[in-house]
Parts: sequence; C-alpha cells; structure tokens
Amino acid sequence: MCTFVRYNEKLDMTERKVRVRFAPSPTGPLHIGGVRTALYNYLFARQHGGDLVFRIEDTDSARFVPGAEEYIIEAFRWLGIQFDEGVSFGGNYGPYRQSERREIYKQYVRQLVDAGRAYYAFDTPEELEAKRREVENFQYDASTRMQMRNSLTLSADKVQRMIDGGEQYVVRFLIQPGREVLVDDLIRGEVRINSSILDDKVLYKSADQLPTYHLANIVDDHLMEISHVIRGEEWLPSAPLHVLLYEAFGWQDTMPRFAHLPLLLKPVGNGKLSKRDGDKLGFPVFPLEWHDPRTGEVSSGYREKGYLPQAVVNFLALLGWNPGNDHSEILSMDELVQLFDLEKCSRNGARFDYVKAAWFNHQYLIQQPDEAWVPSFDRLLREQGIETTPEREAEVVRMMKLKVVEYTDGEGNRKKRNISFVSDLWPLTRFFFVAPESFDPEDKFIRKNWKEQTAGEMQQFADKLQSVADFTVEGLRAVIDPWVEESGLRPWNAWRICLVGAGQGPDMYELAAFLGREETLARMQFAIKTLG
RNA sequence: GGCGCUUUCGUCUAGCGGCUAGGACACAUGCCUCUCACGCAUGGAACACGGGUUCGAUUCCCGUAGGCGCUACCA
Repeated sequence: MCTFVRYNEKLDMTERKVRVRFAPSPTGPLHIGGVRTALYNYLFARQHGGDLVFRIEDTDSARFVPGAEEYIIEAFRWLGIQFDEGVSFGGNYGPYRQSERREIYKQYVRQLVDAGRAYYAFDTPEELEAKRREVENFQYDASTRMQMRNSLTLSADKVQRMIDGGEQYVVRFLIQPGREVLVDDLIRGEVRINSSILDDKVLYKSADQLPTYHLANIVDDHLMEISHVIRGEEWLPSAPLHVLLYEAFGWQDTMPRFAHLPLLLKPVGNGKLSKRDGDKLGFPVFPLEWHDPRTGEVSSGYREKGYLPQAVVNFLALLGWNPGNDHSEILSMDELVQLFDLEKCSRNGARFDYVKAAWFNHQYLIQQPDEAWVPSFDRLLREQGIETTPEREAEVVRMMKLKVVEYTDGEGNRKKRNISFVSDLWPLTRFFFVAPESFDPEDKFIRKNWKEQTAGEMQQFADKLQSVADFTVEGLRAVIDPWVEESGLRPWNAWRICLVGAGQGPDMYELAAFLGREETLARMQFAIKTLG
C-alpha cells in the first residue's frame, strides 16, 4: 500500500512571511560553501522583505570548538551579510543556540513517544557495531527493530525500570515502511523515495540530554516559523525523513519549502571542495584566517589574502546561480538581491574556479579610489621591513594605479598587467623604497640600453640634474625636456636602469621627483660606477 | 552495494522543440609605441552515449555510462 505524504502544494508566498535561517554547527571555521549557502539565504530574505535567522546547531557536544561561533559571526560581518535575529542578534524566537533549548526538545520527543511515533532503544554502540559486522548492510528499521533491545520488544515495566535506573538510551523515530514520501524542492522539483529505505533515525541521546540534528532542526524550524529551508545538497537524502517528522508532529501545513543547493567541487580532480585543495593549490577555503585552538594550525582566509568582501560575495553568488545573459557578471549586493532567483539555481555541482575569483577581486580592486589601497599597502611595506609615511605610500599607490592596467616591457611591447591583490604590487613597487643593489648582466633591457658610452652620458645627465632648481615633475620637465631636445640624447631607458634597475616603473619624472634629488643622484652614481 | 541528485566549450554558465548553440574566466594572435584608470580587436574551444516521442530534438521520456551526495548515538 502506498500513501502519499505531501504538504500544502503551492504555499502562497504573499501570505506567509518569508523567514529563512542559516544554522551552522560550531565545529570549526566556516567553509566557503557554507558562506554561499548563507549568502543565498540572505539574498532570498532581502528580496522578499523577510527575516534571516542565525541559529547555532551545537547538539554534538563532542565536536564543539571554542571560538568557532565568534569566527562565524565575524566572517559575516566582514562579508556584509546581515542577520535579523539569532545568536548575538536578539529576536523573539530564542534561545537560538540549540544547547540552550534542551527542555523544549525533551517535550517534543516525549510527544512523539507518547503518540507511538518514536521509541526508546537501549542497544549500546558496541552492540550496534557488532550487529553491523554480523549482518551485511544492517539497518535499524522495520525489518530488524523487533530483534533489538528497545521499548518495542521490552515490557513497559522493564523499560521504565531501565530508564529510572539511569541506563543510557536513545529515542528512535519509527519509520513506517512502504510509503512513498514526496519532497517538493524549489530547485529540483519533486523528489520521491520509498520510506522502506529509511532507517529508524536517532532523534535524542540521553547521554548528553540533547537531540540529534534531525529532531532539533524540525522543532526549531517549526517554532521559529521558518518558511524556506535553503541548504546544501548533502541534506537532500534526509529531506524525506524531515517531511515524515513534520507529518508525525502534525505540522505539515506549515512545513517550510525546501531548496537544495548544488555543492562546490574541487578545482581539479574528483570530489567536493575541501580544505586540502586550498592548501595544495594556494587559495583560501575559509572567509577569515583561522587559528585552530587544538592543533595551533593556521588556515588562510580570503580577508587576509587581500580579497575584497564584495568580490567574494559576487564570485560566490555566481557559483551555482546565474541571472541570465543580459547582465554583467559584476554585480553589487543590491543588484544580487534584485536579481536572485532560487529557481534559476543550477542543479549540478560547481567546480571552484579560484582563478576567476582572483579576476573578480581585480575588478573590484581597480575600481577603488587610491586612498582605499593605502592601508593594505602600508601593511605590505611593514611586512617587508620598510618604514615610510602614509603620504609617500599614497603617492606610490597613485603612480602604480596609473600603470596597473598597461605597461611597456623591456622590448617596447605593451602588456596587460593583472593586479588581483594589493600584495601583487610589491614586486612592482620595490624600487620606490629600495635602491638597486646590483644589475643583472643577462637582463635584456640592460644589455640593450646600457652601452659603452652610456656611463659618460649619464654623468652629463647627472650634472644637468644638479642644476635643476625645482626638483618636481614640472620643474624637471621644464629643464630636462629642452636639454634632451638640444643634446639629442635619449636618456630615458638608461636613466630607468639607474633608478629602477630594470625596464619597468612609472614615468621617469614622477619617479625622480618621488625619490628626490639626493637619492636620484646617488642611484645614478652607483649605476655609473657599477656598470661602467 | 543501496538510495537520491546530476550531465552544454578546460571552468562557471545562457538556452526552457526550429539558433551560424550566446556570454564570462582562462588560453592564443594582432593592435594601441611614453604612460590618469574595469585597454581594443580577432581566434580556437561544448550539447556524454543509445533508444524513443515529434514534421523537427541541446531542449521532452526511457535506458547506459560518467560525476556528486547520503548511507553514525556528525551536522
């Protein structure tokens, strides 16, 4: 016999307030895939004028990691994903930390047991393990539950005595076999499975007085009036169980609608994105740097790597969702809120393309005003052991910005330069702060532009520079341009070798003015002496 | 193994029965040859396979193969 378990077909979204939640468990830093799930929840909530709830699912006391909760909150603050209520945000549906809701869950577990939809089981982990070894593909379900130690096989009297005697137990959900369970998914359509393949899931553990994910999840979503459950595809297999739980409680009329998002996959190779991929390929898989309190291990974060939060949000939003062909891929949070559509989410897993992530950062970076780069540029310099003033740094940033998009290489070819991070600037700006210490004789630019007579010419040029009264870009131009014209010399490339040590850098007047007369002449003397 | 999801350029994807199958990243080539900001142009590159349904399938259905996930007293 087959009965359909289904809920209110098309729940009219205009009649029910949109309330969604992001509910991580504090077992470590937030994975970038989790960030995307939270982002989609945020976009959906904003678009529908709804609420986004932040709930902490800490029902596994053994895996709790101190600092994880604070980390997650800080990560979202940085990313600009705001919650309306929840842990640290307040609200009327609290408490929002599951470990603080023990009494609530106990009440609902009892309700299920009293209604005959769940039962006590006393099998120890060792006994279950033994059973699994003994019976191939053992599953705790209709076919096996009558052979186990539980309130279905033991007398009520005995069960009561065991519980009173402090024997540890779990509460299992009694799955009725042979029913077709329907999950209506906003992204995947209707998914059906037969309840016979489901096992009697543990809903509650007496050992730590806490429910498992499944029970807590359903009870909280119901009590917090969650309208849509937007989560990763790894939850799709347990969605039928959740539907059955809503039904067992009699809550099918207000059951949230489901949307299971495709997973983020490794950039190369098989499987889903993991921390190891980031280590191997050199990109972060966490939003913020994470210091593991147990191992002391440090994992890199997008923020510390020099990513802009808008770039991370933009990139993540497009991994598994796309607004269609008529739009630029550079989208602000506001535009994302406007355009987002759950039904346009793709259904297959998305490979994580960290090269494109860098391109997004490039796009946002070059749009920033000069001043915005200065703090991170300043940090960069201090890492290199260079002390300088914000004014000088701002000047360098300004000069570099002029050169960021294009530059002329040693052979006169114009090339496109791709600055994705402020830290990419160091090799391109080193010479502003550090004088050339040596000259590579193999360097093509130097070989081509430093001839036998060059030292003499540079000496002449240096003498001329001595006479420049106003050592600014304008002052230099006023004196040097006519002199170059007159003398017929082309000092530019050789001068560049003196001051930079290579065929790169900004306009020479800019550079000389930045360095000042003393440093400019010192560098020239050094080059004349060294290169001869 | 079982159950479920999934399959368009190398990657992210558009496409919702009739298109020279579009865009973005990446890649290649050319052009901008003194510099004030997402350079410009061009090019190569894809509908997993086999059956149906249909006048007509990338598009709908069924298989096969591949990919992904779940299969705990974890979430």
